[in-house]
Amino acid sequence: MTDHLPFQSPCYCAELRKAARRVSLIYDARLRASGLRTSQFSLLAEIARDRPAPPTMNELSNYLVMDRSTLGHNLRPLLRKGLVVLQPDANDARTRRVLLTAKGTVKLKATKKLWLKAQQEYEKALGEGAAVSLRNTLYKLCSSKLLKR
Amino acid sequence: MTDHLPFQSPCYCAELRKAARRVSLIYDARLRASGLRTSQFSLLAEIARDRPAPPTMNELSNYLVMDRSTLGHNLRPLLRKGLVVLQPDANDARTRRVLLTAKGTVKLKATKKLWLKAQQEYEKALGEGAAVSLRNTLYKLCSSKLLKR
DNA sequence: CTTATATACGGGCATATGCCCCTATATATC
DNA sequence: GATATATAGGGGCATATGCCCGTATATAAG
Repeated sequence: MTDHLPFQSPCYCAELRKAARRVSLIYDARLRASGLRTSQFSLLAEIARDRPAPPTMNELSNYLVMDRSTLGHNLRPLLRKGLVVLQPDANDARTRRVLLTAKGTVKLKATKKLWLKAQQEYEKALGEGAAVSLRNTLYKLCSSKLLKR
Repeated sequence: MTDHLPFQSPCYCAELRKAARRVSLIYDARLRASGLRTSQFSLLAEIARDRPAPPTMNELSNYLVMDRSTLGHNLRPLLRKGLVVLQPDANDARTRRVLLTAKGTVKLKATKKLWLKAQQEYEKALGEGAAVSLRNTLYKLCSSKLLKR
């Protein structure tokens, strides 16, 4: 009855944030059984991604388009749960590398099944072509030099 | 040197959140002089939008695709700054309507100038056509019934 | 070698986001 | 009118996000 459609704001940023909130709800709901939120799942997945060496915090924050201190905060629950560990770098005492534990690897793998359901649900709502196309556009947006400062 | 491009995650949600973080940085930077963040500016703008009656908190949260309690939290700094006030509804004692104060109206108007610069910067980076097209896609995403639960 | 500068990260702060549960009020059922 | 159900919001909690500033370490300049 009093169910209101969201108004399309002229602000590009506002629409982006609204969409992020909406979509995060879906993914968080589907991941709930795992005890991980979307953000935590993405973080684990990025840490686990194939690389020559485990990522430093600085590298991770760049890959994730995330402030370094935000990354630090977001790692805390994962550290507490024993899913990741920090390891001082051998060559640079300032640097800490982030590693998945065995427990973290297992949790990540198990949660991927739930994540896939969310992905499929999203794809179904938008159509696969549109979904992939939107993801590409968003990636370009993140990489755009013009938007960096 | 160690400047890393973000990796395109297969996760639609992760890319959406990354883009939201990146773009929010730009808008927040441009709005900084106003003392408002993007989120607060959007909130004020939504409150000020032309409507038959000032919005209730419930309505506002629907328009903004935002949890009711999130809206409550986000209103707090604006209340403290005297930019908005809550007004009990005459017909329903449960309901509170959100109104801009005179101070809020002035602040909103002044901040729109800064916001416009951010908009233009964003448009320049993406191209106006692509920017508008993306915004339309994101709006559809928010409105999609399939994604609601 | 000493000093200046740059980089990596943490601590403290404020806001942003959403969940669960609770209370108050309104509406529907009987 | 009494009771059941639905709705509007708030309180408390945990995480998410980024800023500023400080400390430790590394690298560059002299």
